[in-house]
Amino acid sequence: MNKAQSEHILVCIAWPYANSDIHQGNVTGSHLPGDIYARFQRLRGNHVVMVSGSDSHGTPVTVKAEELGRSTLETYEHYHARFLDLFRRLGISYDLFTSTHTENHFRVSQDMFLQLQKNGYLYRKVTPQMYSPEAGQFLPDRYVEGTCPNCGYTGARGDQCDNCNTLFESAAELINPRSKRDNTSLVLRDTEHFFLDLPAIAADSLAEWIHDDKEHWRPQVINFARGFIDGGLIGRAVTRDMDWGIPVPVEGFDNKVLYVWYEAVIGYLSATVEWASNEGDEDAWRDWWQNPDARTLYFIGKDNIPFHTVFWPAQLLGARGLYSDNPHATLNLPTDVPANEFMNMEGRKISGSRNWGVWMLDALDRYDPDPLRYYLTTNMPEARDSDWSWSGFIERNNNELVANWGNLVNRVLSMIGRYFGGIVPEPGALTAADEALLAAIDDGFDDVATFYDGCKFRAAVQEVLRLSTLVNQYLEETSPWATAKKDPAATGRALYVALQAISGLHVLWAPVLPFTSQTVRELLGEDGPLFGESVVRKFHEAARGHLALTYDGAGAAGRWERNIVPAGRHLPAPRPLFTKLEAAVAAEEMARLGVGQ
RNA sequence: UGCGGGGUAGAGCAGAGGCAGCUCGUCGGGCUCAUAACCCGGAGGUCACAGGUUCGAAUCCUGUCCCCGCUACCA
Repeated sequence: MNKAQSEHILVCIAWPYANSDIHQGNVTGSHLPGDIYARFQRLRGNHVVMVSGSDSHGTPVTVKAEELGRSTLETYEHYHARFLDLFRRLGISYDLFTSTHTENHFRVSQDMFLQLQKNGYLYRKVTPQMYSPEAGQFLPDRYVEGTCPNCGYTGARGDQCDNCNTLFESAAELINPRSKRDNTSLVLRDTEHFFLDLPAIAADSLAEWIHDDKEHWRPQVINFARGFIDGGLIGRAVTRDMDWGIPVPVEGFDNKVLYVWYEAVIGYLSATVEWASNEGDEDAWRDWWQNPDARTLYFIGKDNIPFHTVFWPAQLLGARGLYSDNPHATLNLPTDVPANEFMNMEGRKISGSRNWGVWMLDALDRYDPDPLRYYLTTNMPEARDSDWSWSGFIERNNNELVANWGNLVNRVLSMIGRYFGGIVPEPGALTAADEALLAAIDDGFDDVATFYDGCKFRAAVQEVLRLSTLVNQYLEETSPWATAKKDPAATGRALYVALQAISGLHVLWAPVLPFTSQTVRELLGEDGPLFGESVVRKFHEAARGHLALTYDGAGAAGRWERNIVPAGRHLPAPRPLFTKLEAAVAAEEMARLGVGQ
């Protein structure tokens, strides 16, 4: 709208583990809200960079590799490639979706480590950890099993006993600890690690930051973060005994890597740095990380709140001076962390191991991206857990997309085709009702913008749908089909006004429905695409290469405004935007899940 | 155990002291341009439960129950 004041906005989206395919909960929780927000801001003329990537390190990936009988690298590359394919097809328009297994990310993670060390926020500590003599390696607590010292249950996990719910501070409390992997006995062995001095960072800056100007944060996010920090932090290990990951840039730590929780979040920074490099402007990332007016938003699920509201800000604050001549300069902290709750499926928790979920890449083989995006937006778990149901998907598609919006476009364009040979009619002088309708649509550009800008995407959709209904009501009142013979001027005027309303509406829908809004744009005879293009590219570094999803916004012509479709323009033949789904589809999908009916 | 969020018509949600609202479904009517789509009207709720404050409570207070996440070696 106000291009003179266009802002720099960094859209950060949680990094998915490259150990399984992405389901609808992942999409509605982080990728989709981030994409809607990014597209909206691009339409407004803001400078958006939207980043994420595959989290390629960590135990979950190595465990999956063992299951598959592949190397860890192959496993990460397999899922990473599928992520890229999914996001491109679903229209998740990442400026860069890369991975943590790049040389660039290694370097940035190590740089931040060294800066934290330089600033005195890292300390070494020797602790006893579970070690498997059989496998010759340390094991994380979750892969340790033993007898519960409290109730005697022999299947207690390293962190908790499932029988009596006792929580253990360490797996060392277990009697007879053994490896979950090969059932061999484990012993305690001392190992030295670096710890992040969270209490010191909290005292120096973090506690003050979390209490400053956070009233726009969602209550579940800010209350949790404040409680967490005020409750007292303890030091947290940033290295671990493992061979898959980023080497610790310190002598004598040869068999250790940076802990995944520590390095994965650094991806937001390193991906922006990589993006700048890809764009051919090495310093461009600074406009988002060192510019005090830039906004940085983190779209994540609720399980991720502590990492993005406590640990990551602590890392940024602790690494002050990083990539700056000013030793006190801090990279930009989160402006907002609009975390979502969880989406269930047909009343039960989504579960990969029990095949209970909608695997999005699979779903795209049967459904168009916009109906999936639409249903996930209307059911986005913004304030509480929500539920995906196949019957709900079908109802929303048929009753709202097809019947309300798709039908509106189709009926108006069909009438212009039928009564005016596809040429936009001359309106003549507009009536008060005409002006009122267009004013309502124009108001929508403010009202809906407020919803998108505030990450209230469900409310945004509801408001646009209401405006769409308004146009249907207008058609009912003006009944252009009834006046066609005796008063063609009235018919022309009504269709002209309805067409201008559609011209506005398709932009209001565009962040949620980018594909069909593009179709509408073409049906209105507009040149140039609303948005840029997502492209998978291969990048090469010194010793290795990686695939990434990128966004080419050069040709994007969409603007957050109601563009006037001029009288006299010849419109192309209309075609339906959406396909009605049979009720039987729900049963088919349930059968796919193994639910008989 | 502790911390945080949530429990409002059949479904999904909004409302945060003053007649309980929205979308979808449902029932009845209208229209026929449109993918049997569109428009109008009706029915449907002890606002989780129990106390309390108030002239008045979904809304504020107290207690209880239920769901979800976190509880720090799964981001």
